[in-house]
Amino acid sequence: MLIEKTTLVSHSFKRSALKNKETDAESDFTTTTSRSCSYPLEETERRTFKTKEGKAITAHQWAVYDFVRTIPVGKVTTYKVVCSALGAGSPRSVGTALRNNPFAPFVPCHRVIASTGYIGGFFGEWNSPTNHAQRKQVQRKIELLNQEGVEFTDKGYLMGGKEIIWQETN
DNA sequence: GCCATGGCTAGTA
DNA sequence: GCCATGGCTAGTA
Repeated sequence: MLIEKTTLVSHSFKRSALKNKETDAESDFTTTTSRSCSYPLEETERRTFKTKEGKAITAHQWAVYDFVRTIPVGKVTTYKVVCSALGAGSPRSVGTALRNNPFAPFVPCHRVIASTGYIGGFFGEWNSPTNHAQRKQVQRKIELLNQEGVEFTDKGYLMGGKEIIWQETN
């Protein structure tokens, strides 16, 4: 079989969050979470893969997803670590790949933060560290990480030591 | 091809 | 400054 079949475990989202009017991205995310997801591993499958918007995924994006998949629960990594580990791309190209991640949360893009320890962005939203106005998606990213035991300050910075930053390739 | 656009970062101040 | 994408031409066939 060319495809790794994976049934995603439903996260226990807070009812209050689900009750609120959901943005498109949010409802997509929720739907994806409760469904099973096929993550193609074979080159041929990957070349023909189309997102539900009909878009293809580039080789670089697949490489980013493969790496991000290996980040364990309870850890995070940074955009910089990802591109260094790949030996290609830039922190920005990693961010671009992740904002379009069609495999969330199987590919746990919420576990990638800025190298300063700042929470960074989520599905196209970005909180400025200098003016930390909470955006809804980013709030959600923090909630997801909290559920995994990773905590952030009220200014949006990672709490705890460097050991929380995942560096390995598996 | 060209050019603008980012979920960034290193290096100043 | 970085560099992969994506939208758009221009130029070929």
